Amino acid sequence: MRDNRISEAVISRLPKYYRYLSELEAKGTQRVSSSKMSADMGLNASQIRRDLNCFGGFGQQGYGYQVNNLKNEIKKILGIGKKYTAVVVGAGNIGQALYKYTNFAEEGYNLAAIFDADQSVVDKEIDGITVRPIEELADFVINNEVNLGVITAPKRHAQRIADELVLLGVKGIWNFAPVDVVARKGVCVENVHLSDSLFVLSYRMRTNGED
Amino acid sequence: MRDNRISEAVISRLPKYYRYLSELEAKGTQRVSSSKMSADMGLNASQIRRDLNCFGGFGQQGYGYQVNNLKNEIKKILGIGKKYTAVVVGAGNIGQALYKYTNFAEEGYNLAAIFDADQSVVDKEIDGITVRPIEELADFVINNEVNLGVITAPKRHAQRIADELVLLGVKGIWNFAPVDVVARKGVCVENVHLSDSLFVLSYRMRTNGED
DNA sequence: TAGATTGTTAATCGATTAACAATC
DNA sequence: TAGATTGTTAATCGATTAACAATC
Repeated sequence: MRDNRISEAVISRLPKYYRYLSELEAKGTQRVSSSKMSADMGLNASQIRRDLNCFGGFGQQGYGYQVNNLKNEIKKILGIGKKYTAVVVGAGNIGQALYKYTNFAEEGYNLAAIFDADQSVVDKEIDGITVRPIEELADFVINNEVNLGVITAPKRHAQRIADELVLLGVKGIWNFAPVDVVARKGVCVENVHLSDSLFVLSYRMRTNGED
Repeated sequence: MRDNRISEAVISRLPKYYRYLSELEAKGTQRVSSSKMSADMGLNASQIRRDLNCFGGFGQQGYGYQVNNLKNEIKKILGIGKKYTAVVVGAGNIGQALYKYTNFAEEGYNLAAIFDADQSVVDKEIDGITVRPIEELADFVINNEVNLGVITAPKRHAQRIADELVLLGVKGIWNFAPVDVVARKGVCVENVHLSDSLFVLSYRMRTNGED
């Protein structure tokens, strides 16, 4: 049943399914129907069945979906649990926060080191690990088979850092600088723009009700 | 020209226009056409003109758009520059990072205080300001006319905190806990799921090229 | 005026939803 | 078997893109 092209819209809903099913699993729920999911998640039941069928027929007519099984299928689809080795470039507020955040490690995303160009933060201890000088980035990426780069540096350096990381062989860039970083075909980029989401919130607060 | 209902898709592109126009303005560029914007931003020129026309006729035939003027219009539309007073609830990694991040303050979003329920972090200094005990939240929100709540607490507390903030009168919730917080009509919610974006990245890295 | 580029309508495309036959 | 619910096709809806008349 695997379609050859999955739309962005479908992909962006997968993490939400994964979160929901993890909750159900934690509660010990065995089975779930698309109509139950629909009611709980506020998505159309047809859409849920259609989304899931992009990747395979995980359900059973007259029964629904096995919670644990479906969760694990989506986990596999998303590539969660595969081992990723990442570096964080930029030891500012967000960089440090992500680096210290342990939930990612639990899902298999190992943030192995954090780098900065600013000598005044280099060698500063964060949770027992030291901020490394940017000069060591290349060696570290190569020696540790790093495949994922997290960019938390200032905007003006973001693209240059991305280019270097790509050159060093990383296959994914998770960028937090407020600029759309680009990379050559074959390297995946996710731009996370926190302020964009704040602006959308502020738009809604301003226009609430009317408009 | 103001349409009565602006789609989510259009709204989500506004911050990107704002970022782009700010760059142009910083470079001293006076005017820009939709085709130039299209080339630079990777969006269709028709779409850009249509998006902008949801809010008014900002351009001029044969000329294009005045960069500075258009930027300011979008700024107004997004409600940037209005004064918002926010509290951060949850002084973990992400909470501290957002609280310390000064860019928001520059745009008019004043993160006035940070709270936590955990006694071991309360009274800890962060950039000269102290983490306040959660017990003081209600008084602070009321006395300082806080209209925006930032939730960076653990998942299991997120909805309860949101409910309390709403009860105290905030008009917007910016939630970073990995759960979709809901609020009554009239209160706006933006759920930022960092791990969702990491999962989408990891999906792309896994399926790159094929699928 | 001629050239350029918007604002806007019409055409296309894709995503969502409804409906239902298949089947557990 | 009867009831429930999926998988999937068909219908609808909305968003994107193309085209072009309006106009600076």
